[in-house]
Amino acid sequence: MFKIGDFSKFSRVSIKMLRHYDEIGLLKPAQVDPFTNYRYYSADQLPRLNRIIALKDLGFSLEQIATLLDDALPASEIRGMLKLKRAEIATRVREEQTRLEQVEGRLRQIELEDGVPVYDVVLRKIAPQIVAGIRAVVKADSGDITAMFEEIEAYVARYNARETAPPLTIYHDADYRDDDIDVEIAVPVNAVIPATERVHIREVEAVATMACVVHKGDYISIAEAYTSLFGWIATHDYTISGALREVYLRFGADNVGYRLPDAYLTTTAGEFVTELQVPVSKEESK
Amino acid sequence: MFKIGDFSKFSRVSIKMLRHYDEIGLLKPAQVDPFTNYRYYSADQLPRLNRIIALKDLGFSLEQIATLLDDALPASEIRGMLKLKRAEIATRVREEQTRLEQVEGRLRQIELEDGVPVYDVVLRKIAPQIVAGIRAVVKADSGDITAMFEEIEAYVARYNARETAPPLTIYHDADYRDDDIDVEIAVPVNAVIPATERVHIREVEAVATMACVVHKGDYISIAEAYTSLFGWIATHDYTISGALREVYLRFGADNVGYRLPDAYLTTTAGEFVTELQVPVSKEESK
DNA sequence: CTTGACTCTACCATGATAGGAGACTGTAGA
DNA sequence: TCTACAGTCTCCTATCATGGTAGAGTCAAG
Repeated sequence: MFKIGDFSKFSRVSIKMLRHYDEIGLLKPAQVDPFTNYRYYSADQLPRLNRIIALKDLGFSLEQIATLLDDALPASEIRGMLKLKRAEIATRVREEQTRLEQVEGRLRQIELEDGVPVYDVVLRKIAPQIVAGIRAVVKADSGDITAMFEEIEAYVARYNARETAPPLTIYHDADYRDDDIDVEIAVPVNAVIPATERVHIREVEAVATMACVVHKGDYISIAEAYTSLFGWIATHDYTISGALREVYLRFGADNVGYRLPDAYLTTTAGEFVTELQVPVSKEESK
Repeated sequence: MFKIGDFSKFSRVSIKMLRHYDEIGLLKPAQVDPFTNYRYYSADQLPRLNRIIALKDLGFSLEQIATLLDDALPASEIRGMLKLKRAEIATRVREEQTRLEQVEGRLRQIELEDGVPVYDVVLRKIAPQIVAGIRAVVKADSGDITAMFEEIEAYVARYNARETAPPLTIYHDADYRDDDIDVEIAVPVNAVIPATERVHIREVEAVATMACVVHKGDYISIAEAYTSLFGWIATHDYTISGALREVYLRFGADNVGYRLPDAYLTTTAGEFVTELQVPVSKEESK
C-alpha cells in the first residue's frame, strides 16, 4: 500500500489530481483509513491510472474516461468513441490551421500597410432572412436608392410586417461600376406579404463565411472601408463567392413609415453606421 | 443609443458577453443610466467591438485584447504579439496532429488485436537521475541480476546515500538475446559517492519521449507487456531511440540493506510492479 | 517526545461562456 | 391609467482540469 505521495511519484500524477480522481470516482484508493482519512493506493491500481493517463492524452475528458473504464463496455463502442474523437481532433486541427492563416494574413497586412489597419474584418456566419425587396438598375448617387427604400418601407408598413432589423442593399454586379448598378434593396419582414410587379418577397440566403466590416460615417468615406475589405480578402487568400451586401445599421431618419426604434436612426450623416458584407470562400490549394 | 439587446443583435455578441466586456473594462457602454443602470451603447462602439471580435478570432485572450486596444501601443509591438501568437498556434497545430496520430494508432491497434489492448502505453518525459550502478554481461535468469542489486544496495547503504526512488535495470543491447545480456543495474543516490572498479556513479540521461508500460505480476508474464509495448510502438509509427529500462516499482523484499519504505517491497511475486520504458522518437516522414 | 515531512479537508482561482433567480423598467394594448 | 409582457438589472452558480493556500491533524525517524 502506497501513501498518496509515493503513488504520485510512481505515476507522475500530481497529488492534487489523485485526490480529484478520488472525488469524481475515477480512481478510488484501494483503502482509506477510516480514522485519519489517509488514502492508501495499491500497486494494482497503477495499470488503471495508466489507462486513465493514456486516454487523457488522447484528449478524452475525465468524464468520458470514466465511461470508457467503468462499464466494461464493448470494444465496438470504444471504437466508436475513438472515431468520434478522431473526427473532433481533425476538426480542431483544421480550425487551428485556419486561425494560423488568419494571423499570418494579418501580419502580411501590417507589413503591406506599414501599420495597424484601421478597419477590422470579421468572418461570420449569416442566417437567412425573409425580406421585401425591389431590384433595379440605377445610377450611383442618383438618389434612386433612397427613393426605393422609402417606397419599400411604405409598402411593408401597409401590411404591418416590418421586422425590427436593419435594411440592406445587395449588389448583384460581379464587377464594380459607377453607373448602371444592378442593385436590390431589401427590408426584413416578419410575414410573407403579397408581392407586386415591383416588390418581391424572398429569402435572402444564408452565408457560411461572410467577411464583414463596419463603417461609421457618411457614405462618401465608405470607399476606404471597401478598400480595406478587399485588401483583407486579398492578403488572406480568400475568394469572393457571392453578392456584396450593405447593411444599414444606423441611417438617415427623416423619412416616413419607418417602423424602427429611434436608435436605428440618426439625423447626422457622420453618425451613420454601415456594415459591408462579402461572402468569401477559400480555394483549397493543398 | 442602442439598448443592450439591439446592440447585441447588430454585433452578434451575446448580451451576457457585452455585460462581461463592460465588467472587465474592455468595452464600456457609451452611457449608463444612473437610475436604472441600463446600458446604452452608441453606434461608434461597433468598430471597437468588431476589433475585439477580430482579435478574439485570432485566438487572443480578452486580457491581451485589452492590452492591444487600450494603449495605442506601437505597431512593432502588435507585430510582436502576432508573431508570438503565430508560434503558439503552430505549436498547437502540431500537438493536435500528434494527438490525432495517437488516436489513429489506437484504432489500428484495436483492429489488429481485435479488442481493447490490455496494456496502456503512455508517453512521458523522464528526468535525469544520479545513480550508482554496475554494468556487466550476464546470462538471463541466472540470478546474477538479483545478486548485483544486493551488492549495489549494500554499497550505497554504506554511504547512506540511497535516494527514495525505485531501482532500475538498463539493457544496453540493441537486439534481444537470451544470453550474454549487456545489462546495467542502477539505484538512485542522493549524493555523489566514491566509485570503485566495479561500481560507477553516473547520471542516467533524461529522455524526452519515453514509451512506458506498467506490468503487474511476476517476471515470467512480463513478456506480454513487452509484446504490447513493441506492438504499440509499431502501430504508432515510432522508432526506438535508446536503451530499454525496467523500473522496479515494487519488488522482492527479503533482501538486506534496502533503505526503502515497505510500500516499495512485497513478498509475493504476483504483487511485483515493473515499469518498462523505451525511448522513442518519430521519424519525420512528411 | 520532538521535529519535520506528509496528509487531510475546505476554500479560492483560472477564462470564456452559459443559465437562473428575483427584482426592476419600459412599452404596447385595453 | 392599468396591465401584461418583454427587456434589463445584479448576483449567484456552473463548466473543466489544475494549482494554490491555510489550518489542522498524522506519521516516522532520531
